[in-house]
Amino acid sequence: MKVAKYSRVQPRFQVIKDAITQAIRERKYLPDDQIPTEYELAEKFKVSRMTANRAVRELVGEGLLVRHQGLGTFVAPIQVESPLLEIRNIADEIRERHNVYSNERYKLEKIRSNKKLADLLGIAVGEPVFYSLMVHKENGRPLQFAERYVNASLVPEYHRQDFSERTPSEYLSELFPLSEVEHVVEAVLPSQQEQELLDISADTPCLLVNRRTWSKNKLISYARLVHPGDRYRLGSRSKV
Amino acid sequence: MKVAKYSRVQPRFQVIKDAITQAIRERKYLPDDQIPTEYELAEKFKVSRMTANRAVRELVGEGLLVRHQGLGTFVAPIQVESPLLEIRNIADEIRERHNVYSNERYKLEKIRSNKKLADLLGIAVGEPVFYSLMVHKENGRPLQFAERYVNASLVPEYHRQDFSERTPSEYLSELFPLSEVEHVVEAVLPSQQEQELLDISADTPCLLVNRRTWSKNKLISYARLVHPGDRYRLGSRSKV
DNA sequence: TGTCTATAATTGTATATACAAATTTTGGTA
DNA sequence: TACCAAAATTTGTATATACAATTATAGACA
Repeated sequence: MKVAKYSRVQPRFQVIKDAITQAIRERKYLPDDQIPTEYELAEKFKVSRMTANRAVRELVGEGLLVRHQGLGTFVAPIQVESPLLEIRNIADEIRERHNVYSNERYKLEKIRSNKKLADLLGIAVGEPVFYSLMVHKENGRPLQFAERYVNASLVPEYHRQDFSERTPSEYLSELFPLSEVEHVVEAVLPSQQEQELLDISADTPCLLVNRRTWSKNKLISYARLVHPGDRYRLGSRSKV
Repeated sequence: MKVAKYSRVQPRFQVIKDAITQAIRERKYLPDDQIPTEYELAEKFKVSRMTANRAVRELVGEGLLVRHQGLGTFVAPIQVESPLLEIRNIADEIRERHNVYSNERYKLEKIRSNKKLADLLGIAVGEPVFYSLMVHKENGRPLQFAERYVNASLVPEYHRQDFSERTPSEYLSELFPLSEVEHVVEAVLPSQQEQELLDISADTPCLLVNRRTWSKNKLISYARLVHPGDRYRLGSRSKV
């Protein structure tokens, strides 16, 4: 039998990956903490920068770290993504229940994206974005607080729309056939504004649905949808 | 504003990834087909072998290709996909994040169904049901409060299980291949018991996932899963 | 024919080097 | 002070090179 001249127990980049992973597990690095730069890792582990780069790049691919060019590498914020449900347009949903759909528009303006918004919409900081705030009602009762941010360069006419007949998502889906959608669901307590517009108390838990939609690989919009937990549930049933 | 001297529309390795991905989507390469070697890709796309290597390596990481040293690179065999809804158990999910999974069992007993339970499980009132209460932890931190009700006449050995190695859902899915699953998600405030076992305060909003599973039209179990809203989110992203 | 061996083909890992791009910091100037 | 430009820092990509490890194959030989 042929025997290896020598055998590394593990690839060197794997040693670095394991060390970082373990440090995160042991809470030596907390979410959002910055970890050493590639040059520092290379020096510490006596490898070339490219090897350190590979270790970090793979951990990014596995969702453990995030990187920002020019800034550094950070432990990924707490994130749990267990694929789940399908969620539909609120107006359709209400009408399907044979109830009366209505809405109220509170804001519709052009703003400039900050860092967080730029990340969510995949655009540069300072790029123009349309912001709308509406409340959707079932039989006159608030059911959804809907903030929406739309890439203004892709949908220049967004702010000219009325939205009393057609909801923003209906308008957008006509212009841009939906090709991909992402949902992230959280449980939160409502802000002051949300309490008022949804007519709920401060201690009413709410479902927060973060929805992003793509059309042919273009990220069109990000919506932040808040539902009173005592009036709304999300459901799905499917064959496997 | 500073303008780039030049800007590659896309990294070169991405071009290769896209080309391979597209060829697979268009069925030009079928599952288990061999694809060009790194040297061939390098030549075809006019890049160095390392760049081709990166493209292929990333596609392996994404599950699209498999490689065998000395042999070559092949389109991954057909993989089971459930695009709409993936049933994940919490243990797999945690391990996939490179974290430590553990659990604690608090109860495992046989009870008789009341009206509500009988409805949920599709059985008669008074029928025997197994009830288990566990807390699942990520790195020692409680992440899921899990109550489960199981049709005792279908799973008579449920209460004899240990569940420290294998979670209830892992045990059940071995006995009864999953054919259908229902999820209903709500936002709630935690009960006294949930507060204690999850180590959260009374005003921490929680995600409540109600999950029912069927196997060949038999309703096997109903699970009530409570997650601290500040530690857990549900996500899905899918092509339409 | 059967078996062993050397070789070829292919992927796996590691390094040094170079330049590009994004972000923050620093410092100068009005 | 406010603003702008340059520099420093850090990540992102690309290349050429080298050697290791795995597998199949061709050829030698008994």
